[in-house]
Amino acid sequence: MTEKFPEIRNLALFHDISTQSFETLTRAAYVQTYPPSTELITEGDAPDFLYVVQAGAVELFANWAHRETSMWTVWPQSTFILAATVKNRPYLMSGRTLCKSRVVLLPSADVRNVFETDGAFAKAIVTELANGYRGAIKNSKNLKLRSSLERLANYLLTCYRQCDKAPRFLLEAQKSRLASNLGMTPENLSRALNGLKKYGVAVDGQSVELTDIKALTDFAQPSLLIDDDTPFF
Amino acid sequence: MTEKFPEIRNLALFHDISTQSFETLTRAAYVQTYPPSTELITEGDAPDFLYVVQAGAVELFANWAHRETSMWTVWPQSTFILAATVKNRPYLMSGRTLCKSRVVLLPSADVRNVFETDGAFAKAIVTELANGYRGAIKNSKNLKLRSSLERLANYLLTCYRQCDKAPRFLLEAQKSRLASNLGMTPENLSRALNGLKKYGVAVDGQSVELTDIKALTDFAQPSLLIDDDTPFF
DNA sequence: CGCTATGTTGATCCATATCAATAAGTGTGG
DNA sequence: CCACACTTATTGATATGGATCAACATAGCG
Repeated sequence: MTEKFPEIRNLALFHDISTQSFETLTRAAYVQTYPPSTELITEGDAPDFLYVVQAGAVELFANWAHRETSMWTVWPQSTFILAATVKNRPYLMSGRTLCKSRVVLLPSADVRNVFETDGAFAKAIVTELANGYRGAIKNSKNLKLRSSLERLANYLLTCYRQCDKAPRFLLEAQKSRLASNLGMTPENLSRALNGLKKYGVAVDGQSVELTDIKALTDFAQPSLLIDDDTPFF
Repeated sequence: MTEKFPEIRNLALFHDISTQSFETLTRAAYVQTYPPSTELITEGDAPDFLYVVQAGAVELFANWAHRETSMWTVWPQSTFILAATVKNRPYLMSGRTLCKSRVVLLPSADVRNVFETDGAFAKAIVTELANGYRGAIKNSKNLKLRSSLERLANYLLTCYRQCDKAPRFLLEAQKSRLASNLGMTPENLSRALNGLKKYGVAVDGQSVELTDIKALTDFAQPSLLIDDDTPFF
């Protein structure tokens, strides 16, 4: 039979599960397209759905005491808030669309059911969670061990590596959001970009050019044990 | 037959797995008692073992560029570095005994084998990883959204809740390590404890007394979405 | 007892936040 | 096509949280 949602069938999370499991998961699922700046989930809410971003982008952020910080951005063909879903615990982060986005919503009760019955699904979830967990640890290390200038330098080098080492690339997002992701203010980001000029960082609008990778690398001291394979964006 | 390691059999991670799986896991496992300040694992190393702390305590910490930060402490009847083990990726943290400690070492290859074949084990791993993941997210929020004074105040309130709301309790560990866990220097912790006097925090050595829970709570604004059920220690 | 660890206090410095003003886009409607 | 508003980024001035360096105190401990 033809399965619904063939696009997400190929995600690592769903690739190896049985047809029946996939059927169960997607039976009550639906696809929705949201305009920009739509809040999809709010921290503290019960996890009604597991989300899969198919197109667009979703920013995960958190609030406390009238402060807000951006945690990271989910790009297409990734899920988010898997941990809350399987544990059936409140979301720890809120999520809003950055641009018009198409999203699949899978009822979390179904996710937990299939998780209980389909070993392949449990295994895929382990992989996904372990990756996320390690990413979160790396993020804490980044925050605790580095200054904001060092975090920025390493972020730029991560982008550089992501672009197949092209010395020129575009910043993926608004600078204010980048600043929040890196744990600094927009003003500080602006000054920090200037401060990296001496290591061959030239910025013009969204465009970044790294003219002295060696100098920047010497300064940034990137580490496989901190710098994620994927940047925030 | 009598199983080896009956103590760890009751851990959530091993409780529901088959006898055969448990046998496989523990066949090549061994128990070791280490003196204080022994480095058990070093970040960057391949994950040869999954560790279970049976007695004592193990501090997980991380280094970068000659800096060091304490991430958290593992207390008895818990495992550590599960994510590295199942993903077969390098440890992201180092671990050292804080005091004389008894530790079980389970060869990670066996852990991954059983994970592949025993669905109950995969499910238990999911629970463990999801908890750890959410804890790490909370940690990042704590660091990014709060000042060091606020982190300390919330830490004290977490201890208070852990002690069944006894207004008097002992700090679990060396203050310098507490400071590192909270992302601050020992000097700053010392001053911060003084700064909390006005909210009824009285410290004498390791002993803490909270004389005005309401004032401290008003200041700290604890949140279920940040403050873990378990403190670092 | 000293000796060494650990914690405290004081003085100072620095990174980063905050507040305020300006500039540079970006889109809208006339 | 331009004027205008509105958002976002930059720059400057200043404030402050927290780090650093140094001296001293205290507490375990051999």
